[in-house]
Amino acid sequence: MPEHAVKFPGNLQRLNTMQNDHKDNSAARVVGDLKQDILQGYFAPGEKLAMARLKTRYNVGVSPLREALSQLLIEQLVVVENQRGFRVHPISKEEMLDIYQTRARIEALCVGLAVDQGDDEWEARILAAAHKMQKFSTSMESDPQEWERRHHDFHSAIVAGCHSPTLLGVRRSLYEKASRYRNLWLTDNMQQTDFFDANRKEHDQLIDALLRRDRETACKLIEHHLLSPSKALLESQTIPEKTV
Amino acid sequence: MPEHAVKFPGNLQRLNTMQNDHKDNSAARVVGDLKQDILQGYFAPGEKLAMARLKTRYNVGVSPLREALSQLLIEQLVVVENQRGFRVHPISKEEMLDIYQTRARIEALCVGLAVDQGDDEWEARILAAAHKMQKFSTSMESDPQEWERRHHDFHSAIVAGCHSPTLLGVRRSLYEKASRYRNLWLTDNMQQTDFFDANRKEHDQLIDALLRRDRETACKLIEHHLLSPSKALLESQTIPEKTV
DNA sequence: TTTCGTTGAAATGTCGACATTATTTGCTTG
DNA sequence: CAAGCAAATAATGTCGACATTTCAACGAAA
Repeated sequence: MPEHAVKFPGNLQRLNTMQNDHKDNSAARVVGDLKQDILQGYFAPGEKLAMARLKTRYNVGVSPLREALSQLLIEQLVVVENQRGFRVHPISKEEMLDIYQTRARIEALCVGLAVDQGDDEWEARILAAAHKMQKFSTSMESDPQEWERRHHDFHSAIVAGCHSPTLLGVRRSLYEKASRYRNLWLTDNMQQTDFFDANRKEHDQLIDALLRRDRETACKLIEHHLLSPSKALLESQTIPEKTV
Repeated sequence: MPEHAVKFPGNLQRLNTMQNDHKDNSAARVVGDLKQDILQGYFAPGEKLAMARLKTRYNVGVSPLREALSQLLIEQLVVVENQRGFRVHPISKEEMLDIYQTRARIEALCVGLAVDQGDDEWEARILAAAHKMQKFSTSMESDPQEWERRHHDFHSAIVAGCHSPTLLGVRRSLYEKASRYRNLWLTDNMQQTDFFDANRKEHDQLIDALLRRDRETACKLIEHHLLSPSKALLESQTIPEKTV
């Protein structure tokens, strides 16, 4: 009943969820849904995840729930206290900065490798993804979910060129952790036309560097590109300095 | 009853396990023990993890077991098949190379940051750890477990200088994944005096570069240092080329 | 009167037993 | 010998017993 409005975009997890609906066990489905709810802020950072509430929300028993929570525990999206149940992993500017900086460095690593290893197919996919993102830049405010999806696809197309599943797995994990903060920022202030203009310019520069195989410049650009939201987030009043 | 001999060293997980024995829930204890058993090869790659067997081995019911397995699922140490239970994550030279290369790059990233940010305390801890490792180099064959521990402490002391919990978490995860292969290699051929001589020389060079704050050299050295085991592992007969 | 500590009851999490469902094995029959 | 059906085997999910925590009410001391 207390169905909070799901405010903002997320990632492509929803797609997985859809697939999981019929196959797999119910724990896997809950993992996807619960992850969504945490990343998008339905459950606030630090909030208690009472079993009774989760049970009604996802229509499952405690066993699948505990399995799902156990997985999110490793991904550091929830924390568990001795016998006091689960809570959403708390947030802090300290952790936010660490995640964003690490993510920027990892992404730069991916981009560097991709520049060295990427082939024609790689270039083609980047341009295709960039085009789809470009086409949607006007409808950004009407459907932020779809825009975020295309934006994500664009960056994924770039790093895919590194051909390292392990490294890409690390990257995905960091992206998810960061998306909690990003969604928080989007709820804070949505109308950021100037920001998105700068964003688009950076994309153009990045594509240029990639196609020129200018590794140095590409890495610098992507690192700056991923770091800029963290600067805005530092001003946020809703994020505590350190973990409470 | 079928108590296989625990063959080889591992990491510091055992310490955690000890602490967890009295506090925490039983799932947390099983996670530590089961991880040990997988990393050290008690359970072979690809082997089926039958609930009945695990139940008797760890003296717990199925609920904590499923929780533990769920966590190792995210860490990619086990895999789950639709309704057919869990297996140990299979190994392959392909994955081995990917893990080792990624790990080397991440470690180089940590070292680079540590060189920039490390202070006197950092230098002191490195020298202390190096000394303890040095002192044990003769007893290496008698107690490989303890030697591995000191070796690990040494490298940990170096990367600790980067002061990034997130990045260090990524590093630890990759270290654990790699240790499965490393243990496999150690069982294959234990007497590798020449290898360890080269190893020690690399350590000395590394320390020298670190104290000189020669970032470039330190990163190159550590990357090469972590990559060399993978070259030996490529020759192994026991690891399949690709996942079966 | 207010504040702090204690105690008891209610709530919540943990874990194992049982039931359900899916898969595999083995036997029978064409 | 192959195909299909039946029994077993094994994993998944629900439920309930037990243990721990939380909260509130009560009482004593300042």
